[in-house]
Order: sequence, then structure tokens, then C-alpha cells
Amino acid sequence: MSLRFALLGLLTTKPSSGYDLKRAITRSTYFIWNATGPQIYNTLHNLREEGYITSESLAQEGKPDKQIHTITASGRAALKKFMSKPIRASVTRDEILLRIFFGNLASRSAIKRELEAYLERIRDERAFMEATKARIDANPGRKHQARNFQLLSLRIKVAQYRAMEEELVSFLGKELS
Amino acid sequence: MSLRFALLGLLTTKPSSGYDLKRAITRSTYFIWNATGPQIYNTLHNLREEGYITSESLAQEGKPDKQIHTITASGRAALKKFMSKPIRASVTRDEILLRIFFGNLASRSAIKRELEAYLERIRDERAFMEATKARIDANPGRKHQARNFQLLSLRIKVAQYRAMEEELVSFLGKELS
DNA sequence: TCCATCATGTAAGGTGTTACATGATTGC
DNA sequence: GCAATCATGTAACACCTTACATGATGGA
Repeated sequence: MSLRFALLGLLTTKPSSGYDLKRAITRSTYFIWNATGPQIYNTLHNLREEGYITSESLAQEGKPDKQIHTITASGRAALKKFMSKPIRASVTRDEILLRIFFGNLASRSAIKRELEAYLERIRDERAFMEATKARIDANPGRKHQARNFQLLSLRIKVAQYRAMEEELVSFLGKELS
Repeated sequence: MSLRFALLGLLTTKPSSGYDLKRAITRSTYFIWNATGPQIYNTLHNLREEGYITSESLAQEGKPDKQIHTITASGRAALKKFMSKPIRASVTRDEILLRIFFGNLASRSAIKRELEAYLERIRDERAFMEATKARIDANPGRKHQARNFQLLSLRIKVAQYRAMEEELVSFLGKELS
């Protein structure tokens, strides 16, 4: 349900192709809402059928044609309605926490190795997020309000990662050293 | 894929019915991996077909019969194998962060109301988690190793919630006051 | 030559949700 | 009388992933 609105939200900024949206997601919302190619194209198809977007072909030289999707008035209305609804409790489905919860069922060396690898990965991810944050901060083309909210979502995610890193470092030092 | 292993993991503690597992999940792993009734029964069905669990009927007086599921040797082997595999990058799909990211598309009063309601909810959830933590801490029936890992997953989640609460409080005070 | 980028998809299958069915017992 | 708890499920659908197809351009 939410991918529809993530796409509509991105389309409020400017008309884009499915490919553009895929890139926008990996560049700016992947830490919030990720999606694969087929899913994006399929969702765009549905949005078009419901009249929330219109699409037109754009010929390009040296490159394949693009389908440019534009949000319609009814799309904007649907998005606004969604954005005013009560926020649903988020479903938690976190493979790392599951692996940690049952950590005693793996060998000590395996869990140590995996936690260390994971720690390194989230450090990289956090670095990427901080870079994104800097990029948004420096971008004067965006409206002040929009930027504030985007920064908040990033700050939350960064703070959560930092909190997790601290717990992992402490556990690796105390229990798995 | 992971629900299979969450269920197998819970079954290593003791043989249980689908109903018991549902309760165990809401009581101890809901913040890690939640699941609905039909999904649990369906997954148990698959696990039985693959020989990872065996099931037998238990008649009860005044209550419906129970199907008691027991993990098999091959189930334990599959679980151990899963627990030694590299941890997959977790897919992020967080409706709250999405709503915040596009917060400027809702009215100021709507987003303020929703964030405040959300803040209250995660405070409650964190309180529940701290209570769960205390319960695990006080439970001497569990093995030391198992308890340590369960506590770590809880500590991570609690720390993440606290980090989010702080960011929300600060934003509500500064930007939406 | 081979791989990456651009661009849009199909096909098949796995995972998860919602609504509903059944039927006994216990508490307000 | 009504709702909640116990207990297991079916049916229908929504959501998401993986593998694959196509075909041009540009760089190592």
C-alpha cells in the first residue's frame, strides 16, 4: 500500500520515469522504503489504471524511450488523504534481531563473525546517510519545509543506527571477546 | 523465509501448538518478528511437510484439541544451518519514516497530531519492552547464553526507540511548537 | 570482448494480510 | 445476551522477490 504513496510523493517533486524513481529511491529513500524494479513498474501500472498518474512516451537519441509519469489532481488528493490518516503500527521484521535473539543456536565463532560483519556494514550505511544528510542540507533548491522533514527522517535513522552500533560494540567487547 | 526459523527457534525451547507460538511471539518476539494466525498455521503446515517438525493431537477437556508440534533432528539441523549463514541486509519498509519524509505534504496540524500520537505509542511499547527485559532478567529457568542474546536484541530495540523518541521530542519542540 | 548503464517489462513463485467459519467455555 | 478466550483453519487477495528477456550505447 505504501509504495504507491512513496512513488506519488516522489512524483510531486517532478514528473519522472520508473527508472528515475528507482534511482531516486536508492539515492534518497532506500533507508525508508526500498523497492525492486518490477515492483515499481507494476505499481506505476496500477497507479495509471486508477487515474493517479498519467504517462507519456519520450523519445531520446542514443537511449531507449522513456515513460514519463505525471501525478494527476486525483493522485494528489489520494496522497494528501493518505498523509492525514493515522499512522499504522509498523510491522517489525528484522532478520538481524531475529538472528541475535536466537544467537545461542549458532556457534560462538559464527555469531561473532556475523555481528562483526554486520557492524561494519551499518557503519558504512550510516556514513552514506550522513553524506545524504549533508547533500540535502546543502541543496537550496528544496523548500524549507520539505527539507526539514527529510532531515528529520534521516536524523532518526542515523540515531537508531548509532544506538545499535553502541550496543553491538559493547556486547562484542563484553560477551564475545 | 525467516518466520520458519523463528518458529523452529521457539520450538527448540519446548513443543508447542500454533496458538502457543502465536502467544509466544506477541509476548517475546513481536518486536522482532510478528506474524498473524493464518500465517503461523500455514508455515507450520509447510514445516511438517518438509519433515522439520512432527505434530500430534492432544485432547483437552472443556477446550478444543491442540496440535502439538515438536522439532525434529532435521529441523534442528536446518535451523543451525540458517543461523550460520551470512545475515542478509534487512529490508527497510517503515511507514512512519515515510510519513515523516513526506511530512510537508500533510497539513501542519495533521502531522503534529500524528507524530504526538506516535510518540506516545512508542513510549508505551518501550515500557512493555523494558518489562519484558525485566521478566527475562528475573527468569532463572533459562540458560545463561540464551538469555544474554535475548537481552541484547531487546536492548538494541529499546535503544533504537529511545533514540527515535529523542529526535521526535526535539523536532516537536523546535519545528512544530 | 565483455561489462555497465539506460529503460521497461514478463512470468513464476513466495510471503503476508484480511475477512470469515466453527464451536465450546467462561465471565460481565 | 454478548464478548472474550481457546484452537485451527480456508479463501481471496495484496505485496514483494528472483530470474529472465530485450536491445542500444559507451568505456576498460
